Parts: sequence; C-alpha cells; structure tokens
Amino acid sequence: MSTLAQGKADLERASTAQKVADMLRERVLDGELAPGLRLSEEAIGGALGVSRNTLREAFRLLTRDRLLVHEHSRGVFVRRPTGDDVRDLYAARRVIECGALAKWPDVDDLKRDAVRRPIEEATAHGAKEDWAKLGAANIRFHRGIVGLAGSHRLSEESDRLFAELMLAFRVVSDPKRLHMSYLPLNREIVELLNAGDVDGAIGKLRAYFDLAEADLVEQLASL
Amino acid sequence: MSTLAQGKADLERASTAQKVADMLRERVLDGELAPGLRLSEEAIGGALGVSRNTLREAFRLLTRDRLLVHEHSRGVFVRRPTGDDVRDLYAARRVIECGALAKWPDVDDLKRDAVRRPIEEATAHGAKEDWAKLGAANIRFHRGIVGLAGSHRLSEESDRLFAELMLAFRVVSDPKRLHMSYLPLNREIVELLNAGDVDGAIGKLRAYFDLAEADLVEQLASL
DNA sequence: ATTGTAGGATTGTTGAACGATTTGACGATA
DNA sequence: TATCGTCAAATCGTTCAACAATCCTACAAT
Repeated sequence: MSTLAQGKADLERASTAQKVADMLRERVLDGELAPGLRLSEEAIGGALGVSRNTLREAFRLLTRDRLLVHEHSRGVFVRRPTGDDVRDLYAARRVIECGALAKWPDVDDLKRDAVRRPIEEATAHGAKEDWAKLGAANIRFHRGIVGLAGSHRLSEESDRLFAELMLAFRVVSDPKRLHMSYLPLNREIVELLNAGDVDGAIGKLRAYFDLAEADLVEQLASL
Repeated sequence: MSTLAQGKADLERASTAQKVADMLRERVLDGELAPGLRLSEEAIGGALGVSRNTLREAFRLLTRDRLLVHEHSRGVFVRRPTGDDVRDLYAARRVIECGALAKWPDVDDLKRDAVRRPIEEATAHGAKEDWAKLGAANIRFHRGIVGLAGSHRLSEESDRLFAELMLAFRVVSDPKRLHMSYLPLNREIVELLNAGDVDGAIGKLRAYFDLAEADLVEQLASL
C-alpha cells in the first residue's frame, strides 16, 4: 500500500516546469547560482533545453518560494537576503516553532522521534567533521519540531523559510563554527523535552533563535 | 517618501499574468467560480483575452496559493476543501495566531489597534445585518493578530490560509449564524487583552478555533 | 458487467515573432 | 568635469500557431 502510494506520487510528478524548478532550486541552494546573480531566460533555457515559456513557469514557482526575485522587464535574480529578511524569517520561526513545540505532550512517539533522531545524527556527523551533513541534520531537527503541529501546510511553509535561510547562510564565513556552536543547545532542548520540561525547552529554543539571528544579522551587516 | 514608495509599488504592478491571477482570485473567493469547477484554458483565456501561456502563468500563481489544484494533463480546478483540509488549516492557525498573540505585551499601539478596531467594525456591521462586511472585518481581526508577530512572511502565508478558509466557508449553509455566533467570543478576547490577561486571551482564542473547526468540519461532512 | 479500442477534445511544450522596456555608450551642452 | 538627451543593442512580456502526449467518452467485444 505504501509502495503504491509512492508509485503514484512518482507518476504524478511529470511537468517539465516542475522538474526545471527542482533542478534550479538545488543549484541555488548549492550556491552554484550565487545570490544576486541574474538568470537570463535565453541562457538558462538554452542550457537546459527547454523553451522560454516553460522556463518562465519554473521561474514563477521559485519566485513564490522566495528563492528568486522577479523585477519587471529586468529579469529574475537569485535572492540576496538582507538583515531585514533574516529578522523577518526568525520572527516567523519563533512563532511557528515555539508554538509547535508546545504540542509535545500531545503527540505520539513517531513525531517525537522526528525531533530526537536528527540530533543524534547531527552529533555523529559533527564527530566526523562532516559539516554539510551536520547542517542538514540540523534542518531536520527543526522540521521535526514544526511537524509536531500536525499541519501539512505549516510544514511546507516552514520548508520554504528554511530554504530561504540557507540562502542567507551562504554569506557566512565559517559555517562550521555556526553549526557546531548551536548543537549543544539543541541537545539540551531534547533533554528538557525528555524530562518533561516543555516550557524550559521552549525557552531554550527561543534563546537559540535570539543567538542565531543576532549572529547572522551581524555577519550580513559586515558586507 | 511614503507616497513615492506607493507610486513605485503601483508602477511595478504590471504583469498581465499577475492581473489575471488577481481577477481569478476574486472570482473564486466570490463563489462565482465554484469549488470543483474545471477552468478550461481555452474558455478562460478567450473570455479574458489573454494567451494560453500567460493564463497558465496565472494558474501557477493561484495553484501556489492553494485556491486552484492542478492535475497533470487534466487541467486546473477550483479547490474543494475537505474536512482534512480544514483540520490542517486550523492546526496551522492555532500555532500561528496563538503564538502571535503572545507577543501582545511587546508591541506598540499601532499593532494593537489593528486587532481592536476590526472588532468594533464587525459589531457595527452586525448591527446593520451586513454579513459580508461582518465576515471581512472578522478576517481583519485575525490578520491583526498575525501582524503582532511582526513577520511579513508569516502575514502573507496567513493571508493564503484565510483565502483557502473562505473557500471552505462557501459550503456553509448559514454564514450569518456562523459569523454572529463567534463575534462575542472575539470581543471577549479583546477585553481580556485590554485587561492585560494575555494567557486568558490565548485560551479563549484556542477555544474559538476548537468551536469553529468542529462546526466547519461537521458541515463539510454532511455533504 | 468488465475489458479493449478508436476518436475527439484538452493539455504540455515548443518555436518564432513583435512590441515594450531596460541598459549602456556616445556626444552635446553648460 | 559633470549632467543631460539620444540612440542602438539586448532582454523581457506576450501572443500565436503547431504538434505531441494525455485524458475522456462512447461503443463494441468478450
């Protein structure tokens, strides 16, 4: 049954514009397409072998995800997040994630594990000094937190916020320090949750947001 | 300065696809385009005098807003919200609005008035039995609550949630009863806020969500 | 009643075309 | 030197026509 549902999902994924958008999204998040870069319709369309119309549909999708910005008659550019953007993103995250975390007492172990496990994985990757995977596990930790709310729509919007934040992280000079320094804090959050101190965990999560936001804004300001 | 920024915003608003999307959005929220209706590219494009490509761009925008659903090679349809959709929407609203409301002590009077004023307006419209305006004021009340969080992104996502919810409201048999019955509850929330009892207000808001969700789900189930 | 099988209709995608807008360079003027 | 038009090149915005791919309907066969 689960394999059938999976197969259906694969079949439904067909649109060329959607595939192009997915490919471009990866390139943007990889950093291969740097923030501020202009994406010429002709150049990109020619390189990917799709028509301008189809490419423009893909651009619309990514613009809605805030990875690209569209300027009329000038083209689309890879978004370059500002300090205000980061403040806005963290204001949204504070509300969403702290609110979702408050649901901890009401959810089952499946959802709880989606919060706990990424921290274990992050620790393992940190020990191996695999900073990319550490960062990815960190994202999964926060995705797990949002998942506690039990809203598909909220999770999808959060994914967009995370993607945009990863764009902002690209300007950070030392991502290793950033991710490693917050890992112990996240671990404490999980320990507080396991101990039943949800309010304490929320407080620590909020403290994490304050620290991370200030750090990122400062690095963006020094450019 | 503010007039200049306004003028620039007006100038930038130009794209045909955007205008078509705005027009279609109104029609969908009016109910002129009923949930479940299929939107033929040829028919709509011909009626609006735009090409298929431009129309498809508009469809993508509205699909992202969840007002339309896109089925591959079958076309786009006006979304028909299900009970699960409503539960998802309210789960998201609970997290967002309760979290935003918790910021009440930290915000200025401008933002607080954006919460208080719509309730006064709703009361006035209710007295005149203008149910459409009463519903609109109710939405503004909740927009004001989200605005307390101070995140532009969160407010925009909430607008999408509200729009989708208005789609679900279209199946309600007696919108008058629905809006009127919750107005006193909203008024109590404002009074609690003015009295400084933020936690009490959050509790009442949560109670409102529980009632409204159950009501809407029940009406959707009886179809 | 279920399963194939045409066919017609609609969507998915492409390519070319043309007007509109932006951009950048080149002089003209003060 | 600095500022202001002007003009040409490049790119975007939009339309149109065409064809392949897919879906829907009706009808026949088992």
